[in-house]
Amino acid sequence: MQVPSVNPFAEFRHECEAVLADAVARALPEVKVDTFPLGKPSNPSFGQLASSLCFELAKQLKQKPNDLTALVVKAIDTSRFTLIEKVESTGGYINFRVNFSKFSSLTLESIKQLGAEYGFPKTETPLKIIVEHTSVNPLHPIHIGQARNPILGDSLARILKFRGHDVSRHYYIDDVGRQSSVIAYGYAKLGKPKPDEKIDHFIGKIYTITSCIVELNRLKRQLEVAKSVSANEEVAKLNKEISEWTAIAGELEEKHPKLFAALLAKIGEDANPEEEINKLNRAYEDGEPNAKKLIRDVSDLCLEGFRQTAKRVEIFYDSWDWESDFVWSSQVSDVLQKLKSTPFVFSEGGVLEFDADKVIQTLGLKAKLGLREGQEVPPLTLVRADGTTLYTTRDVAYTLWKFNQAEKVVNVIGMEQSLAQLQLKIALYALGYAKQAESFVHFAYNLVTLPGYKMSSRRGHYITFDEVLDEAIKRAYEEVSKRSPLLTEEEKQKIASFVGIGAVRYALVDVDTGKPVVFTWDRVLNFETNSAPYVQYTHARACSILRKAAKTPEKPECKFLAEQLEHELVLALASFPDMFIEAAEYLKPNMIADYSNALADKFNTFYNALPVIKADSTELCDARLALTDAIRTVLSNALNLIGVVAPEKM
RNA sequence: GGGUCCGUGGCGCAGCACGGAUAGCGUGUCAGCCUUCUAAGCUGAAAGUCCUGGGUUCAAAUCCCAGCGGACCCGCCA
Repeated sequence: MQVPSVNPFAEFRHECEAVLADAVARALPEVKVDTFPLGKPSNPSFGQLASSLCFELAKQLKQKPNDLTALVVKAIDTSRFTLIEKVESTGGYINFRVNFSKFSSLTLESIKQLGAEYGFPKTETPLKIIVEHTSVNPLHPIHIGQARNPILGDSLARILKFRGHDVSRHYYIDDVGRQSSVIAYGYAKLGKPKPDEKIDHFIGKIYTITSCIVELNRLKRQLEVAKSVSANEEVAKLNKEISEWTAIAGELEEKHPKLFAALLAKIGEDANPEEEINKLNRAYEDGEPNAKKLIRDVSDLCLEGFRQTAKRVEIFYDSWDWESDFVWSSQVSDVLQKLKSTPFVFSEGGVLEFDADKVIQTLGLKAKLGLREGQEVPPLTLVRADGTTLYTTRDVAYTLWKFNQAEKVVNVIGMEQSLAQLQLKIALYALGYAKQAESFVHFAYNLVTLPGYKMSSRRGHYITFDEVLDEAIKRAYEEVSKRSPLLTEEEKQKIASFVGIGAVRYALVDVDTGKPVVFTWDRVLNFETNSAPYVQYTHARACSILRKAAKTPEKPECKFLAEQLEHELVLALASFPDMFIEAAEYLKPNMIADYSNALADKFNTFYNALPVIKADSTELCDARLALTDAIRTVLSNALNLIGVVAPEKM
């Protein structure tokens, strides 16, 4: 046993494993057991760890589990006990009790010595990992439907970093799509105006209005053609679409009359705006200098807005990767050449297709990719008839570039792109990059939706992330003013800021990534139990006690921590490292939020039930102060993993 | 039609990867607790066919199969 220990509970577990293995070997020499799994019993009266080993052995040996546990427990060598207090058998289980006096000292002493480093056992195989996240197209502000991405991505990056990996956070800028040309076209038509608001919000308006006007223009021209050839069904369909877009145009005109009028007039100068946009798009892909400057400038402006938003929630990026760079350099065409030389690419009507299913068959990847027997993966179009590439094709080049500088790639991308991400992975296999394919992770998450309507950036139907943050801070301010009226104005504002932002981060990281989040203000801006403010408040409360006590006991005697509540707290603190390892290995950031809430819960119960400063004896007071200090440290360490501020006062 | 994910008290969720002892938590409802360390807190009560049906197992919310319900995907969009 080492002091300090990065993982006190693991020390106990290892001791139990060794003691159990030894006892089984002596009590039942005829059986061979490889692993001795230990689980946490549902009820603390059964001890801190339990083994159900004898249920399995019972069948093998044709004996009752109870008889076997009795034999094993009898053979246990108590002289090996360090952290174990007692081993007993109940109902077929072998239950291990920890010696709390020693275990509490080990845990509290470790936390005290390691401080901000406590709870983060380093991986034995540190990797260079690229976490790609956010990657919102620079066309409009980040909206709440997209905000779950940076929150999850940033939390993952923090967790992996603390696990000992070399993590780099990348933002992939998709500037090659047609949409980038739409916004650039509208912005240029307006004469590159100076914004009178946050730049990405301004860009977003221009994009939505331009896109709407161009779409209507296109539909109307199509309608003329359809009418001239009397394609009645087509006419009806177009009329329907036109009326939908006309309604959107009406909304936009009402909301932004000046901007709308200006764009309508300017775009009206072009006979065929759609063709202008396509021209711009082609020129950009070809790297024509004017197109390059225009689109890069507009994108840069929008990205500046994103950087400001990200900064508000303490999110930063190590690398901004432009998709266009991969097109202009030969990286995309090189990958295409390589793909073409494999037997998995075929041409159909001038279009290049990638036969993902054939790769699976040929290389026998079915099991590796977790696919079912009869499951087929549809082909992926690599190149259009006009010779231009598609998004996923370019993403293959980008992914290979990432693997040039990292051993593992984690893509934080919505689950709606699961198929494309799978095809990308298969393409890596097809190109002979099996090792990379295996280290390629699509971290999928479900969408954030608004009750009532579908969010659509093209239609301008969205709540921006900035608005959510503003509202969160506003509500937090009201809350602080109500609860702590004596604070100075400056303090209130500071608290409102980290409480509001913490609440949003917590709410978006808390739910299992497989489940959709329906956005409601009440849900996201929760200041009660199971929220960042609750955990933050608990942390501040612990700090307050330590401040008031005005002493840090040198040598607290942990044997005085004899209450059940105190034992549970020590166990929770000691289990933090195990939880962290699991969250890091299985990429489950929501575990961190759950843990911090559970620890806060236990501490608040303790706080209400047992006095710290006014404890019955100085020894007890010292021990409880040490416990409180350890809780403060662990809450802070946990919150840090999900990017939430742990305040000393609120 | 095919695929992926999800289904747990009224509502919102955890637990499921690795099966184990009375299924946790929050909210809402009801009843209480601030001359005492921060009430953004705490205590107690009522509230559950863990979607349904099979199967595997000494043991299933957890694994397998089928079905039902919901979201998303199956584009020469990104």
